[in-house]
Amino acid sequence: MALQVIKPERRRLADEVYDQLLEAITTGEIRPDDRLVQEKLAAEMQISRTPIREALLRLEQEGVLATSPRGGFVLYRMSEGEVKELYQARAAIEGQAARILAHHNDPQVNAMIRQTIETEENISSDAVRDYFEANRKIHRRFVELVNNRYLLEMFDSIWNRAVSFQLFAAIENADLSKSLGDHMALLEAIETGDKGHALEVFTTHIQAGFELQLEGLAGG
Amino acid sequence: MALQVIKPERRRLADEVYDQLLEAITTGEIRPDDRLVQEKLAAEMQISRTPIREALLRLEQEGVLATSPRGGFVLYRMSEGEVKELYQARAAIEGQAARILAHHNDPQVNAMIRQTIETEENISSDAVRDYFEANRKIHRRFVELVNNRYLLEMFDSIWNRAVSFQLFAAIENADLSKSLGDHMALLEAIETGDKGHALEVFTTHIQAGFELQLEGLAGG
DNA sequence: TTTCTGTATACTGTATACAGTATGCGAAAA
DNA sequence: TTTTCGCATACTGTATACAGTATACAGAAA
Repeated sequence: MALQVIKPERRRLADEVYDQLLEAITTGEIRPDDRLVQEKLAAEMQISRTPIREALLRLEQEGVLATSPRGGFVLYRMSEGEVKELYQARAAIEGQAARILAHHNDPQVNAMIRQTIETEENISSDAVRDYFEANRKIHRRFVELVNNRYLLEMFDSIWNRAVSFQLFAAIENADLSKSLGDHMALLEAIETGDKGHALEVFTTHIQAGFELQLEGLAGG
Repeated sequence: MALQVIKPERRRLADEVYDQLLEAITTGEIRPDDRLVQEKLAAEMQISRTPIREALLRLEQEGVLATSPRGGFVLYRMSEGEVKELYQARAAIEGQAARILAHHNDPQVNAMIRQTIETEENISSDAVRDYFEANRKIHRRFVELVNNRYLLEMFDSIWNRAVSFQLFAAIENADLSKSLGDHMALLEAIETGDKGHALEVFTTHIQAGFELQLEGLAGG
């Protein structure tokens, strides 16, 4: 007799709410001027306010939402200075990931990354959101393969702050199709095995993204 | 008529609970085998379970606490692999901070760091906890002065995970007094203005801490 | 009109009540 | 004795109730 183990996986309602909200923010269903009110959400989802509140507070703490002075939560809007800081934080995480990957320089790992880049760069869509997601998947792949839960956690934390306005994606005025396509160079930097070089290349790539972003903000 | 502005500062009970718990963990008042039960804490603090629960969940999400199978929360215990990952994450944050500081190479900022190092290295205590705190203050100072809220947030997050077992502090068997004292070299690396060099020095310093830690674990 | 002030409303934070589940212990069976 | 089973208990997750506070609006005063 060999029965399946039933994983406890304490999935609370709050987790479900959290996921749904983040999804709705990602897809743009929740817009920047929408006010999220506990009672309303509770009524809509047919559950009590408690788990709703829990999820909202968590998203607030993670910097995705902010409390509105008129009550309720709204999408957090970053200042330009904060955007710059977020890019710096990204560079910290992804730069260190690159260093470690270059140090390992494991052909199997590198092959997996190459695979992901090839798949994701071939998207046929002109929606900013799809570019954002493809870009996220590629960058996340690098960090995933470092096998460091904290780096990955921080990576996700950073990118989640950006979902609501598709930061990190090329922006309207910039050339979208060109914004993907640079990633193979990142992999090649890792394959040199030179830690310092890999870090520099990643940092430069992210810095370039920031400057594109600024152009977009200025132009838009 | 010029009255003081009363800052709303929505301080909730949960925030108070959170701070108190973290403080109690830092001071060692909450021990590794203590079980934190919502009802008990609520009774002790004379408030309802709701804010208690909120604070506990937050600490769980931040990796400081974990749910016990017997109910309640306990201090999270890291595996040796996780310790290594945490050091890598530290290197990511502090390495990037060093890069930025070296890039700025602002004499005023450097002077402030020097000040902090001089003050904190002169502690006269042989408690591991005090070394942990002095060490934390020094390292935090570097990151603070980068003026990047996300880097600082991540720094705190990482170190909070370590408070319960004074990770990052030199450990019992290692030479405590020697564990502080290396920090001026970090500052000097920044003062060279060489970004890559500063990062390397920081990374090496943190790596050395990790190896000390391992010796301590093995010997203890 | 514009400005002020009182009141209704909206929404939150906190307390409490309720129900389900897992754990541990004691009694019954082997 | 050792093992198995049922029950009490402990603790959680969720729902609901309550009270306070801030916002908005309407009516009064200027």
